[in-house]
Amino acid sequence: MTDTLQPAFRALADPTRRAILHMLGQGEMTIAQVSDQFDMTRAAVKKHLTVLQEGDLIAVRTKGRERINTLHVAGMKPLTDWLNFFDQFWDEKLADLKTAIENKDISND
Amino acid sequence: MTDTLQPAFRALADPTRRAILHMLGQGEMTIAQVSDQFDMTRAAVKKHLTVLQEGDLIAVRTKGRERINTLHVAGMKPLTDWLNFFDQFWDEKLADLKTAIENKDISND
DNA sequence: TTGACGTGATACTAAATGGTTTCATATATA
DNA sequence: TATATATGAAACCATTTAGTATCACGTCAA
Repeated sequence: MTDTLQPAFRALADPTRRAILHMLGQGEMTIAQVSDQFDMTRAAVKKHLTVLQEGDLIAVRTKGRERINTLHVAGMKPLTDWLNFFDQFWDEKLADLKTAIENKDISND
Repeated sequence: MTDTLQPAFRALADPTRRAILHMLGQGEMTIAQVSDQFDMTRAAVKKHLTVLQEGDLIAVRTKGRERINTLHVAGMKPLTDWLNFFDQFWDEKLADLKTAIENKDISND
């Protein structure tokens, strides 16, 4: 069982990359446009974009000499799914209460 | 603006730690019990537990010489919140379609 | 065609990360 | 009390990571 969501979780572990995702929410951007927003070299930003791509969180297409990065929302679903698994543990006592209520057997058949 | 959810995202970036969280869903465990499940030293597992605690994803209480680790579901909320922000980008075209439909003005007043 | 521009790619560095081993300390238990 | 158990903590190591600088390459425009 290869951990298929490892690249995505890894991608989110860096604040710069999370910021990039937020930016791409505003619309697609070239590498140069993204790196204009950060106090680091374009090469560093490009590495971050590569990691985001590996995590399937952004889509990249080439347009002439430009490389356009787009938010890939679908790639986040595995992450939310993984997190939502833990919803069942949201206050076990509350769940017990719910069970108790259901067991009151209102019998609406 | 300090990145308050950095420790949590960092904690999730390691597969061992994600596995530990799943285990703790089954119930609370001591450090020894957790490390029994992995092919690494207890010291290594303890480090992972520390990172999880820093991410506010587990709660720890001491019982005699034992240290009991519990899943802390509440700590995951900031993460799901962050991810849910991107729900608004789920297929922009679909949103456009929705707008178009609404603009048909079915006028049910 | 000649630059200028946007990017790709490599080599390098410092720091963080995930692991180990070893030893100390506190708590049960015989 | 003596011993086994559960953990804490520090020193160490290899690898990964996030950043840099540098140079090569394709594309656009004058």
